[in-house]
Amino acid sequence: MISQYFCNTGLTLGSTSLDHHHNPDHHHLRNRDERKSSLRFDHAIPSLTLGLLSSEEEKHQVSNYSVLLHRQVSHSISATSSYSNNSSVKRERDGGGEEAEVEAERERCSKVGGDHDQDLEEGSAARKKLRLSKEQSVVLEDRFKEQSSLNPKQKQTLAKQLNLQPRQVEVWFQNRRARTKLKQTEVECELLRKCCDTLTDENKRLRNEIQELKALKKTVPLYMQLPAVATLTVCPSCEQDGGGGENSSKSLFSIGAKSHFYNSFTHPSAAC
DNA sequence: TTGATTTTGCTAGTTACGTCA
DNA sequence: ACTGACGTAACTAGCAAAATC
Repeated sequence: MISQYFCNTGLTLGSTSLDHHHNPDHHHLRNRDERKSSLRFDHAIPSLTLGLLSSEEEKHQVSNYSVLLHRQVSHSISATSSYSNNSSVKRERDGGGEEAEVEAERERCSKVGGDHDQDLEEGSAARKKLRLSKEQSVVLEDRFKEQSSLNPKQKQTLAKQLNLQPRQVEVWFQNRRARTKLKQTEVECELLRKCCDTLTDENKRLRNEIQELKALKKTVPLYMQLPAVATLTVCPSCEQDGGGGENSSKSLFSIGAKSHFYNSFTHPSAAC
């Protein structure tokens, strides 16, 4: 797992960028942000900057460090059932404003910077997972029933209401949508399976019918077969667009050429 | 105006934690 | 106490569209 983070090139190494890593809102922008972070975080406190990294090894070391830090912070935060220390939301366009962000950044810097050694020690621990309270789940569920997707403002508001980070709300909605889709797929799959079974049965029945008719045709003269055939009806749609004149539609063999027999006792969709 | 780049939101797939039988 | 299954929070990679340069 950690090895995945090693691809970090150390571009996100200012104090700001440490936040960038431990902020759950930024995790999936890592690669993209790396391309531009040297510009974006020019104002960062220059404790560690890209310019200081002369070798790949150094970049790896610091990158790894930031990952550990990220994990430690996530850990400590989730352990309190709230991500209250982790409030920067850069992905949220309308989420707070620059000043608040800088302020939050400062706060984080002071907290994160306080105990690096310990961070490194504990940061190696696996991530902890917050369990949403029943009340939070209920509110989220209710909201999901209303709308399965939130805009940034709504996300922010809901997060505030639930004392969660917007990212957590976002993730919850993402997972919830995925679960809904999965369930729906399962239902559709079951429906298709039943439909398939029905069609298989119908196919089997029709094949038997054909066999019987063939056998009948061999043993009985044509004129005597007609009453038996008359018990079959033609599929309405075939009857409509089957073409041919009145004479042809009444012919046993011309029906067979353009239409198929339709058993009204079975599911119509199975045949059409 | 157009093409390149960046930002944002999303999905699909995966990982890992907590719970329960 | 241990364990495997399960639900789900959190994560990653990648895509598409919109915004910006």
